[in-house]
Amino acid sequence: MPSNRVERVRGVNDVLPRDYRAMRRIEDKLTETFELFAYVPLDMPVIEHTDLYLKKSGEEIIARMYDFHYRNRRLCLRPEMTASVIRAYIDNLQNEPLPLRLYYSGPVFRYEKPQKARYRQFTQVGVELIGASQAIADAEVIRVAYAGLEATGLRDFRLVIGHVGILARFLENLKIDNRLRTFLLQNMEAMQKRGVEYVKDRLSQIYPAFNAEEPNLPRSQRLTELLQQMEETEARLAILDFLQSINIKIEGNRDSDEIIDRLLAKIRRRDQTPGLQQALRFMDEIGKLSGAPVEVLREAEKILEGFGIERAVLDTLRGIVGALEPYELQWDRINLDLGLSRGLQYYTGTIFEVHHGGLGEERQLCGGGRYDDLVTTLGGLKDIPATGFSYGLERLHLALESEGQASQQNGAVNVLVAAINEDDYPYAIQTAETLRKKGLRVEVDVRHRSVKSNLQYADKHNIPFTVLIGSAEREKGEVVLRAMATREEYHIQQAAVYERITELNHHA
RNA sequence: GUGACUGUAGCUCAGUUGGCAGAGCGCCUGGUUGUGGCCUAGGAGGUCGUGGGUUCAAGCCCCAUUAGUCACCCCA
Repeated sequence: MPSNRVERVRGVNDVLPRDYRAMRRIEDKLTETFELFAYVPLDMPVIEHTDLYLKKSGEEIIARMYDFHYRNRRLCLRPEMTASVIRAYIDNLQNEPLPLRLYYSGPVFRYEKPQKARYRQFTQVGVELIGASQAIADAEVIRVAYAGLEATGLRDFRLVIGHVGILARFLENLKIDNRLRTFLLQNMEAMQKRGVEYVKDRLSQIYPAFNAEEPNLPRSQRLTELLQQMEETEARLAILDFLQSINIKIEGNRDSDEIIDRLLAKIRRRDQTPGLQQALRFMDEIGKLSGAPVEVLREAEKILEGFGIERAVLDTLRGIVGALEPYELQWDRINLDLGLSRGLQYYTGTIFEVHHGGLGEERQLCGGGRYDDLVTTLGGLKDIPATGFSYGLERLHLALESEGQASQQNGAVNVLVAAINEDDYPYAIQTAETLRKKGLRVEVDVRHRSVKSNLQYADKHNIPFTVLIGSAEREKGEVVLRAMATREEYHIQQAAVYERITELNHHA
C-alpha cells in the first residue's frame, strides 16, 4: 500500500453497503416495534459535558470515556445513551405529562481494546420509560426488548432478569461503607464465574484489613471491636473518656466532635470484616440462584428468611414476572438470576440482559434496568422513576449472521441502461429517467463501455434487465430490452419498456 | 490495562538455509463491425505496515513502533 495512505482509526469500523443495509433493516424492525408500544423518537448530540457521566456511570465506563478539554470546557463523546436522554428530558421535557416513552438510536464511544463484537464506536438502540415505578412498567420495558428481538427474526437468545436492590439493601443493613459496597456489587458476577476465593483475593487487595478467616482478634484489637459494637452515643462517650484519661486535651466542643467522628469512622472502616464475611456468604448463596423464575423466587424466599431480610424486594420481582405472563413469551428463554449485576452504577432496581451464543465471549446484546435516582442526581425538579434498555446494534447484527440469517439483497438494481455510441447518451438518459419515474432502480453506464462489457457487468451484478440504445433504435424511438436470464431481446418502443419489464417479472 | 498470534497486489494468501517480487480471484483490453456466464491472449496494479539495526546482500534475522485478529478484564 502507498505510504501516503491514512489508516482508519483503531477500533472503529467502516460499514460497507452490504452490512449497512442489513443493519438499517434491523434498526427499522426495532424502531417499528418501539412505535407499536407507543414510544416516540428523540436524538441527542454525540458530545456532552463530561460531568454528565462522572456521578453515576460507574468507574469502568468513566475510565474508558473519550474525555477532552476544548476551549475551557471539559467535553466527552457520550459513552452511553441513558444519561443523555435524561439530560434532554430535564432540559426540555419536564412539563410533559408522564409517563414519557422515548426511543433513540445512535453511536456511542468507549476507549476499549477492540476485539470481536467490541468496538470503540458502536450503536445503541434503545428505549427509556420515564415516570412509572410500577412492576408493569418494568415488565413492559422487558417485553419491548423481547419483542424487538422477535421482530428482527432472532431465534436463539436468552433473557436474564435480576435485581440490584436485594444485595444493595443487604449491604446497607450491614453498614458496609460506600467504597466496599460498590466493590461487592460489581463483583457479584465474578463471584459466580470464579468463586468466592477469587473475590476474597481481590477484596483483600483493595481492603488489606480484610482477612479471609473468621476474625480471632488479638488483645490489642479488642478495644476497637468493643467500640464497633457500641451504639453511636455510647461510643462517642467512651472515646472522649479514653482521650481524657490519657490526658489528651481537646479544646472546644466542635473540635472534639470532629475528632471523635473521624476516629469512629476510622475504627469502623478498619474492621468491616465481620460484615464482609456475612456479605460474601450471602452473595455466594444468592448468586447461585439462577433459573426458571418461579423456582428461583421460591428458593430466594428461603435464603432471605435465613438472613433475616424482609421479602419486599422479592415481591417486586414476583410482580414483574406476573406482569409478564399475559405477553405470551417463551418462558424457557427467560431466567431469573439474582446474581446478575451491571456496570452502570445508576441502576436501582430490576435489571436485565439478553445474551446470545453466537457472539463468542461478547454474548451480551442488550442490557437495561430501572434507575429511579438518576433524574434527581442529574438535577431534575422532581424525583422521577425511570427504566429502560439498550441494544448493541452491531452485536445484534453479528448474532443474526451467526444464525445464518443472511442479509437478503433487497435494493438491488433493476435495469442497466447502456448507450452504444456517445451520441446515444441523451436518449439513454431520457429512457433511464422515464423508468425511474415508475420506481425502478436504474443504472446508466457512465464509463462508455462496450456492449460486451456492459452485459458482463449486468451479469456479474445480477441486474436482471439491460436496455441497449444505439442509433438504429434511437431513430425509431425504440430500445433493445434484454432479459439477462433468458437472453431474449425485445425491440420495443421506449414508452413500452416499463410495461414489458413488469410483464416479464410477472411470468418469472 | 494484561497476554497470544498476524501485517507481502483491490481481495485470499504462497515466498525454501538471507540471493531478480509470486499465485489464484478481481479489474482493464483483445480473440472481426453492436451482445454476458466457459475458454483463450495480453495489461495495469507492490517503498513486502512503519522506523531503525545486522549484512556484500533483508519480505526473511534483531530492536522499536503502529495496525489487525483473538483471549483475559469489563461491557452493548
